[in-house]
Amino acid sequence: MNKRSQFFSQQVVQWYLDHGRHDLPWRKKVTPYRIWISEIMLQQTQVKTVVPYFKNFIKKFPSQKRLAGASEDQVLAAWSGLGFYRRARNIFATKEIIKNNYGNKFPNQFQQIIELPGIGKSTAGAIMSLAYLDPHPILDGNVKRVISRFLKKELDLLKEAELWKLSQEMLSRDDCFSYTQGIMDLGATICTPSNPSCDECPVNSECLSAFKVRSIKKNKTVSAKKVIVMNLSLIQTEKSLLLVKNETDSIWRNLWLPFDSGSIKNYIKNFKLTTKEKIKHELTHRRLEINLKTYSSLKEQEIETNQTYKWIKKDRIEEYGLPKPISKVIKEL
DNA sequence: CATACGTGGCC
DNA sequence: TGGCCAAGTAT
Repeated sequence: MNKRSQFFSQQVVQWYLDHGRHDLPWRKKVTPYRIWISEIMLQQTQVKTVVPYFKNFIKKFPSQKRLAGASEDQVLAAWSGLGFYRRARNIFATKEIIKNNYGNKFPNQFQQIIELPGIGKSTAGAIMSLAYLDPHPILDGNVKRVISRFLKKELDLLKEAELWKLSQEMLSRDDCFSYTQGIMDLGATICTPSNPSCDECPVNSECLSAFKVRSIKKNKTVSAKKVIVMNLSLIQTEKSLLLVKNETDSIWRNLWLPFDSGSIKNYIKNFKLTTKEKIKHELTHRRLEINLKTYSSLKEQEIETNQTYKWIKKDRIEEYGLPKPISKVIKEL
């Protein structure tokens, strides 16, 4: 085992140095702050999707100090369209902790880092290895797949604790930065879930699955998607939009949405109905159907409600966090 | 331990 | 087309 893991880590490091994606923006300039933001963005999200969001976020908030004064709305606005918005709320919460407890300097101890909201064992490990060059294992989809294939283990039979142990054993102590980046690049570009490019793989000669890779996923029982129906009314004047902050503890929490049609029905007579449409939006576990009515109003009418609402100037809409289907509709107005 | 949480891409 | 998957975490 020792020899195999040594071979594996050495090969991965060398492959990263020769063939890794060194041009990714969070690799060109490395700081704990940039590693943190990139690692959060990359949770369950592909590199290609993250790159433009990372560049935009860093442009708006170049450093820990420059993020310190941001509002949660501003952070959510920078996250608009990226999904899993809890990550953005956790970035806001974490930067508040770093401002109050760490003098706006990202902590450098594993135990401190893992206690920050939105940072679990794998992200904390990645930050330690990448930002502080202190070897800590990670365990994401890439590592699970690459290592279990290399050792020809049935992924579904491996328990989480065993996978962590394997990840720890394989980890290069000499160059944890290149190793950690390398195993993720390897999983994303060579040892892909389907149709892996085994002939380009640096550990091919010792891989127990090489040339006979097959899906090692068992069929999971998938329950039918629940359909969630939302009835929303988008009210606009010539220059502004009436939006309400979604403070329910569910999807799109703290993002801005059109009013629920029911909660604004007493005012509808003041507005002129312009369009009706049904928007279908597929999520992993849900199927959303948004019945959207669009109304025009002559003035920015005050609404009696205990919800947080705002008439938002159309030219300042980018300062607010909006879910994808809503920002799409607004762009097309 | 199963489920919620977004969105885009692939086959 | 619909299901699966992607640098996971929180509950």
